[in-house]
Amino acid sequence: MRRYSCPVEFAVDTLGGKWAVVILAQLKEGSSRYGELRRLIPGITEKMLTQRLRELEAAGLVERTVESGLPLAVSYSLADDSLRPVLQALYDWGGARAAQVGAEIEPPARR
Amino acid sequence: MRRYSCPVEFAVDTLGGKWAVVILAQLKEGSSRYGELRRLIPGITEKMLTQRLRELEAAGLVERTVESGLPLAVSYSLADDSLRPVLQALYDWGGARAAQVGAEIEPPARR
DNA sequence: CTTCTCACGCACCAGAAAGTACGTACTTGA
DNA sequence: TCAAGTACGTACTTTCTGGTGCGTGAGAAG
Repeated sequence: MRRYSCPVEFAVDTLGGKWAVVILAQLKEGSSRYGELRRLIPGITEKMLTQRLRELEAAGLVERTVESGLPLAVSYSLADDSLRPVLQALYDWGGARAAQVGAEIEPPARR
Repeated sequence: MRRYSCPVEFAVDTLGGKWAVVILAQLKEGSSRYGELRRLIPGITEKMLTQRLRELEAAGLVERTVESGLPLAVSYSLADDSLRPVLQALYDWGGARAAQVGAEIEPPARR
């Protein structure tokens, strides 16, 4: 895709596949470390997590910070607040819709 | 996917692939006929358009109405206003982001 | 001395999503 | 009579996302 016919098409394209949005949604709650994200998003593989994080970082949507020291501590956070309303809207709609349809949503414990 | 760990994951899953959201975004402007959608979303194939519309209809997100008469006139519209804020947020963010990044967005003429 | 965690990287493969191409049944306009 | 529009359907192929599994190197814990 190079030329877009509508902003939404562009948005969908830059946000990418199913995992990117989920990762961003977690990061809107505050910055998280790699392993923390893994726990918060059960079902995602390490490969996908790393891959998406790299892409989101390259796109400038996510900020990666290494707190040097051993063992390594790497945190990720939203690079741009402008995404917040989008993620919030999705979150709200998803919640309401899940309730209507009767889908099970069980967030893992945030430790 | 059967069980979700967060509403956003659920939302992404029900909204599905890249085209569904674009179609919905067009429908938020008002109801459109099949051929109209085709013009409004250049790049989509007829197969994809039909397929997505069927799915969105089955999910209860889109309403299909046949105005009988020949030739056929079928219109589609949003079945639920609750999606509007989501689509609007995406639209706004996409627009702002495109401006920042310098992406070209050329909406086709609405006739 | 082995195992565990942290934060990844790489190679390979399967399945799903999307694209290509063509057909249908009817009607209007040139 | 022929093309074109309306609203699809179907078969086949390609692309591409995502999953599996294995390796890394350093320190901490048993």
